[in-house]
Amino acid sequence: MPTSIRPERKYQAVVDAIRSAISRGEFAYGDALPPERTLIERFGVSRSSLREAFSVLELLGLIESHPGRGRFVRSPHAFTGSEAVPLEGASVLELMEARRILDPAIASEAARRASPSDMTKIRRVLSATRACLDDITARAESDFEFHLAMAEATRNFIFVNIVRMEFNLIMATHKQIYGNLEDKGAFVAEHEELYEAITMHDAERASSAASLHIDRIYRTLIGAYAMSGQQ
Amino acid sequence: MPTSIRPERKYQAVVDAIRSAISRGEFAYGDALPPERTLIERFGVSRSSLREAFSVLELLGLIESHPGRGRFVRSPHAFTGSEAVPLEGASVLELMEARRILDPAIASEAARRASPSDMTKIRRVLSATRACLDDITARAESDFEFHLAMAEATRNFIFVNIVRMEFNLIMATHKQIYGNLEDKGAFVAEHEELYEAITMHDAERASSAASLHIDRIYRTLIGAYAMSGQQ
DNA sequence: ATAATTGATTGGCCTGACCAATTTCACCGA
DNA sequence: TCGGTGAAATTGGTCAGGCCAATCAATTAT
Repeated sequence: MPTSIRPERKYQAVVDAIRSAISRGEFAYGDALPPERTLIERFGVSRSSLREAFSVLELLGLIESHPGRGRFVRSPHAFTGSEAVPLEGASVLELMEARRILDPAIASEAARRASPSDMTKIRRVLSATRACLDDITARAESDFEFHLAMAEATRNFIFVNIVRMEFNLIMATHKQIYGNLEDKGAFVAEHEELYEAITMHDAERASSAASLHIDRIYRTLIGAYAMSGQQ
Repeated sequence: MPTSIRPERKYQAVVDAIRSAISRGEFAYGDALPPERTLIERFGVSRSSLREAFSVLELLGLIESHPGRGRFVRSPHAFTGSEAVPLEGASVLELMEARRILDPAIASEAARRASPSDMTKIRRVLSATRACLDDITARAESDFEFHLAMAEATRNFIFVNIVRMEFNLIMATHKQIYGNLEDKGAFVAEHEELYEAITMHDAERASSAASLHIDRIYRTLIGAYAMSGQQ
């Protein structure tokens, strides 16, 4: 057995459980969640783990904390025009809307400042991606590494942190997302185009390549959510 | 005694201590820091607090962790052309460089999507700002609230998180930063221009207002660091 | 000489406990 | 009836310690 994948973190399981409880309507919008002590028992985790889960849920914009009162389920505030999107997908689409603005900016900055060693790193990640297109989790991680390498090429740790943040959220629901992204060929081709634009220091081209890449993903997800929301 | 300001968090004190130790040259670039168990004794904090400090320092791009080996001081990778900038200031400037790209994007998105209630909130923050221009800390917090309100107006939690991240880092060194920003009049005027552009849903104008705002700050800081670096 | 094993050191993760700050609310007294 | 007071419930922050996995160096076996 060559690769022992690291087991899921405890808090991540709690995040998933609470997310799905919210989307099942078990916890109503605007209502208070059960207090910490109760949830500790329910999920069988320590308080630290539970609190780490809450910090992620707060980052996701799903809950808000009020000291002395409790934690409350927030109603999501991002709307996509089409209202057939299930609430589960709302925060994913919100993320993708932000990426439509952020990713082109990062890509063009990377094209401007990438050093040769950055490029070889991106290329290495790229060829690793091709090898594991069929495993959803591996593809998600590969995608992460690609965008992370690109962010590192900007030589600005803020962009690195932004990409980390993006994929923190993506990984929380990666099966849902990548399961809906079938066109693996386009996926790799777009990454390759991005890579080429960067090697040629063509900021404009990198920006528009990133734009096309994320636009296609966005439209695909919209379609998938609308489909699943209607039937 | 009316206001008992919350005492500084433990981990923040550790962050400051390690930052200054690095900038004093006590911990050399590329070298390993003392192991966790040693630093616990040195700083007299628990392992949790120490590790929280490390997670911030990692986010700041100042150190990196290698399981089984140790934590290492990273050499900063953002360079500003002028080499007279002290290393302390390098990460601040790196942040500002990112903000030159991010803030206009957030501002224009806010102009597109702000609701009336968002605008009144921004206006309220704005008038609060005018009242406390002389206290450095209050000004920093007011600045934070303004940009946070603007990010909330985008109705996208990613942008909210980005602004939170920006000001997490700014607050860590806010005295250094705002101490160098003398022109309070320009500061308020620029925020007002930003506010007006948003109320008129003029995305272009909001974007360029944000651009001018952060550009001026960036240039001011460059000047200040160059000055202090030379004497 | 080289390969495999072992032990020590390190960071990663989790637990359960303590106290502080805040809010709510029932209770009691004027 | 009104108002204050204090107890209870809640989240926030900190702590000490335990177990695990990764790494590395020394030792041992081949």
